[in-house]
Amino acid sequence: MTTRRSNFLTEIIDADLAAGRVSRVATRFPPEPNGYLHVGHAKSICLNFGLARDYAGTCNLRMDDTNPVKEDIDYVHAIQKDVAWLGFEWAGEVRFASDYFDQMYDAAEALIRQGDAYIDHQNVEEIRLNRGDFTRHGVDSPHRTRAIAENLQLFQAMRAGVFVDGTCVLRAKIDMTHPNVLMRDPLLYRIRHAHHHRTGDKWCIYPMYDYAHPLEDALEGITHSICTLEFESNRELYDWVLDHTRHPQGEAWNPRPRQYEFARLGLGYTVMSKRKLLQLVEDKRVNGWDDPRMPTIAGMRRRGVTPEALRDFADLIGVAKNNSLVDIGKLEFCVRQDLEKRAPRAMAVLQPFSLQLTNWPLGHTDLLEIPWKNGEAATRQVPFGREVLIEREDFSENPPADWKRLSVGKEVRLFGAYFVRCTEVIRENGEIVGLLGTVDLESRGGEAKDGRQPAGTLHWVDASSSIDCELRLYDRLFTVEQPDADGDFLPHMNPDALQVLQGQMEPAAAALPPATHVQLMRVGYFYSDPVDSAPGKPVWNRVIGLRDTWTKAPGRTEGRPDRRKEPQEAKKDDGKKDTAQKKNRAEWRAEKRASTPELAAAYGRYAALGLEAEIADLLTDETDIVAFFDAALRAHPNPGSLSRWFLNDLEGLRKGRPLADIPMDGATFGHFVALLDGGRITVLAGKQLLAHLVAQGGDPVALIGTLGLGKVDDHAAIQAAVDAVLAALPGEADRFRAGDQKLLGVFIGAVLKQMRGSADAGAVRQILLDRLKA
RNA sequence: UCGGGGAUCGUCUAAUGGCAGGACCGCAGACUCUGAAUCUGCUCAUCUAGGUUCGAAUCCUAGUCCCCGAACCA
Repeated sequence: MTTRRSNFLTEIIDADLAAGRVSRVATRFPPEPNGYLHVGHAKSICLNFGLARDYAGTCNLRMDDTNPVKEDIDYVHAIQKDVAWLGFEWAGEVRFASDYFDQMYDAAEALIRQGDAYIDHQNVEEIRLNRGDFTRHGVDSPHRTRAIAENLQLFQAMRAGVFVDGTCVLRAKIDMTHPNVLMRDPLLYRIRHAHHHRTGDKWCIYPMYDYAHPLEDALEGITHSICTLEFESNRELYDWVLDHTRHPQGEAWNPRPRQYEFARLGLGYTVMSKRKLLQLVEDKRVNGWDDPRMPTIAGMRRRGVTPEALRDFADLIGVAKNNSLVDIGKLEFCVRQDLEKRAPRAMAVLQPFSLQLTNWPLGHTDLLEIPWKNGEAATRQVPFGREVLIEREDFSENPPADWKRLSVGKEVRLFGAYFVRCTEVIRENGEIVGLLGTVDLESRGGEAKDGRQPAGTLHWVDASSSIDCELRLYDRLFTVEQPDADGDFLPHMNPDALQVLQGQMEPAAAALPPATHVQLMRVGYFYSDPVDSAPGKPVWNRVIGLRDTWTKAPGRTEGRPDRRKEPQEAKKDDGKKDTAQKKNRAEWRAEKRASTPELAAAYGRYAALGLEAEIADLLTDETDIVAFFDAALRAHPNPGSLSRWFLNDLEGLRKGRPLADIPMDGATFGHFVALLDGGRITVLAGKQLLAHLVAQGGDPVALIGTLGLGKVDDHAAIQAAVDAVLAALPGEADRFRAGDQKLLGVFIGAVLKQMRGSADAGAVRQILLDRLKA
């Protein structure tokens, strides 16, 4: 893969590296060992390990085993196997969250000593009730003010096992009225008298994810802790934990890990939650975690999907923050693309159908040498005799006009063998049970002496030597694209997701060992089942069918729904205002003004200055905006341009930061706008200058000189720049003259860039148009 | 209802104020000892409405829609 993958995470890493926030990249893949990994995890694995590889960093494999009642050692082994199979190598040994239980405990005691955590004896219901919800604040626990010494003693008692499960918990002391519910005194530790797959019975208290995870990352020196979108709200708590704990040696965490979230993989026609996959396994609706119908890595591996295909798929779908539902056809594309390159070709018929060649010498068998793959040297022997078996659906009694296969009187080529012609159908009770035909004995190897070309080529096997084989055909596990969209997903299971056929295979292919890929010609890519195949009794899994542009199969699950949106219906505004509607922002501000005389006065003042109501409204959002704007007005009494630059540019640049935090005061802003109104600098230069003022402050007039932003009115200088740009872009100039108007922007941009924003865009545009006319 | 995210071809994803690009799918054709592969071409998108700007997917304002969050799960 030579393409450099880039996404919002690589941008963050690039910036971190450039700014020196980190000096190396350390990621981790942290599964909970409570189930098998699926293709969604594969995306995460490729991301985390891929980032580590691309930046010459490291990626740890860490089992997030903080809940002993759900986790199991068997899963640990399966996970390791899957990650390794995907082709990734983790740094050092496999890590376990449980390796850090001692440090986590110590950090918790430190939290208590700092007064940042307490033991709560409320029960589950009380805690839930007192946490409040989205509409109500929480209320403090009665135990929130317990003395530090008592908290410490209770926590030690918790650890010592004096309490039964559920007696009490350790909670962080944050804020029960916090708008983020996760920050309302989150639980840090709970009591669980349970056997842990690794620490055995050493512990009877276990840390919660939100407390454990940041510490695991920090202890391992992770720089970029990448997780899925549903953890966005948890990030605030992640940061709180790292802000309130220190390295065992006593320093603040360095590097300080940061959490970033990306969209998990949603894939059509399957389910991806571990809970649902576990249910399929436990209810025996599939044959285990590695059932080839499952979206698990183990299932896909057994089906015959390769690690390369899975990695290609991860690259193909990219990484972003959009909730997305990926078309399963993309996975199928990657699988086909990979297998097309690697799979040797062989022949088998799914539904054998007899063709007797009446002019073939009785008892004679011809051994043909056919290459395993076109253009490659290796061959295998393929017997050919008087009776061959072809695919039932390759014969039609009443073929359509463009039929390229067999029908009565028509000639086809049997791949790598002979031309045959069907002369007659054999019927039993009116049903066609076989065919009679003739062979062109001169066409051995598939070429006729006279050079004639039949319309089609079929796959086939020799009836007397072919081997019985079991062919397992897989289809999508569910019949609808989003089985878990609403309600129960089980009714949507595809009963035909597994179809078992008894077919006939050419001997050389049937002798291939288990875990071998082949393309069964004209049928699909197959993989000899690594578990159920036995010598002399081959079992083949169809990994994926060949792309089929011939058979349109209406009603099959292949159909892809068009998810095109209905054109949005224009909302009818019948003038009747819904009184239950929530307040919009303007109404909210109006209310605030009504209760703040200072804002109301400013609003009146601004309106009197001739500002539009909407502008005056926005400027009176907060009192510090008013103060800032008033100062600017005193420095430069032009409300119109002042308000435009404030609202359209400064508001974007400060990105929600309080005005007090930016190193530019209102008067300076006024002086800045005066520069623009006075024609000292251009709009483009103004934007650069403002960005500088917001970031670093300074004196606008002096900065014009330092940054070289002074406006150039010299017509000749602009003309020279225009000519230089046009000379550098001759092709574009021609295209523009040919009518491609969009390119004018490219020219203007290039000239402006060359003149570092010092030329007026309007003037540049005019000169450009003049020049291009010539 | 509160907080946090998100909205670009049918799907996934780029464009960081300057030519809306790529891939999948689909369609058409060429080629073919696989109706495969390969090759060529084509169809198809910036949530809406205002504003700023020479120029807006990108900046501002207002709205709409979608997702996540109220386990002693992760």
